[in-house]
Amino acid sequence: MTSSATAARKVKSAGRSGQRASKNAARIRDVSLDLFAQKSFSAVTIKEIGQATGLNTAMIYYYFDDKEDLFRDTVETAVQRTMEAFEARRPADGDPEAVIANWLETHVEQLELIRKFVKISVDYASSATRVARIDDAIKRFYEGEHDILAAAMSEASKGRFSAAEIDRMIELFSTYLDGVMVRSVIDPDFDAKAAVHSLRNYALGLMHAEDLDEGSPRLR
Amino acid sequence: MTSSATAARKVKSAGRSGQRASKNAARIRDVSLDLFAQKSFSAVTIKEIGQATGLNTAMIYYYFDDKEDLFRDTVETAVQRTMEAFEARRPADGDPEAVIANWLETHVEQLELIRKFVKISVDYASSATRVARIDDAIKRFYEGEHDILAAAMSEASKGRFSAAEIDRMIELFSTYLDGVMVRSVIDPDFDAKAAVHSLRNYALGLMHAEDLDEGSPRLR
DNA sequence: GTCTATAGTCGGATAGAC
DNA sequence: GTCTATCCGACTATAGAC
Repeated sequence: MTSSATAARKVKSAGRSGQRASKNAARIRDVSLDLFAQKSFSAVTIKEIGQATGLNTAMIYYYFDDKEDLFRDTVETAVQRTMEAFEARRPADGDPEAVIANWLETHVEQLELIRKFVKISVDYASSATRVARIDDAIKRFYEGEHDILAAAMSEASKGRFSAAEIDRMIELFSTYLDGVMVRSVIDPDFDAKAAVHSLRNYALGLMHAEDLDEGSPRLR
Repeated sequence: MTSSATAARKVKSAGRSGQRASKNAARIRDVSLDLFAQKSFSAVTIKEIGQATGLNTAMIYYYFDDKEDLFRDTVETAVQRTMEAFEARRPADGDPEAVIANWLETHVEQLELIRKFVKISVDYASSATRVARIDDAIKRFYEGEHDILAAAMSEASKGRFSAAEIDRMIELFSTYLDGVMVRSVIDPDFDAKAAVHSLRNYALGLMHAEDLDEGSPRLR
């Protein structure tokens, strides 16, 4: 990963929107997401991506500047798809509890996708190179999660919880969800769906609690 | 990572015990743990390890068969050190709540070490190659955690919780702890210590709960 | 847009002198 | 035990024909 911040796109396919996406580019994107999630940046070879897509290796350089550019595109794609999946199943009415449940159900429905995203984020975070657009994409995911949940929890609890309390609860949920994702990477037998549902029940139960100091055991 | 299950040790340094450890081997081990935790198996180069240890690259092959052998040794070392750290602070008397608190405090005290272990496990789990001794080491960690907590929780709750209920609680704790570790990899500002302490309070509170069906929100 | 061929580089691993 | 020199393979990336 060489850091050339000024990597001008070689060809069309207009950034992250605009998507004149030549079907081939889409194939490369899909395959890259799978491979980068499975095997770490340096373990994935361009030849491998070529084989998996059925495209000549040179074609990859036709659509992307270099391996890093492709990696960046992959991360951005993963975040975008997750948020789209959430929006696609967002209920029409504004029921805040439904919004919370929806975010968690998105994790069940898009388990594969989010697992890939978390896995790639871990790899990237512990690599030496920083790429602004990748940092932004990762931030977009976690801040998106925060904003969705904060708005819903604030509305659902109608002032019973302070903003600070809500922030702490969200950090907790978010941490647990990350745990679910890694754990299902490490242990194939792990029941991620059940783990997310536990959290959903807990979260919805919390929304009905009078306040956070009832004395019964609670994460905080 | 080529899989040669029958990799006979080239030189002495007797497995994982016996430790006639030639100081150099120890240096290599330490540096490797850092690097493999930072950079994924294939991103770490032997030359890099040489530079970081101040040893000639050929020396690494004097002490270890090949890169994979060194990696395996690294994982085994991490697990062993974690368990040793836990045992070192284990209280003399058999108070079960102190045992639970001790396991969690070990995570605070040895945050770096366990974070490295989890990071390496994630990398390894999602690589193609399986190495029996690495699988065993990872299993040893999670089963060790399970056994420590199961015994303590069983004793602390004196039959109020069934074995199945205890297993579910442990899976939950364990998942959350994994979440804490990844999150502190992804986000350097994450307060891992506070997150572990939240869990400790929650866990000890649970041990004092009459049963698991009090109606108040609880993860299960 | 697609493919072949290849330049250029780097990393793992060993042989063998000291 | 330690170091130099080096072989071999693999990978990124490009030039250029079609």
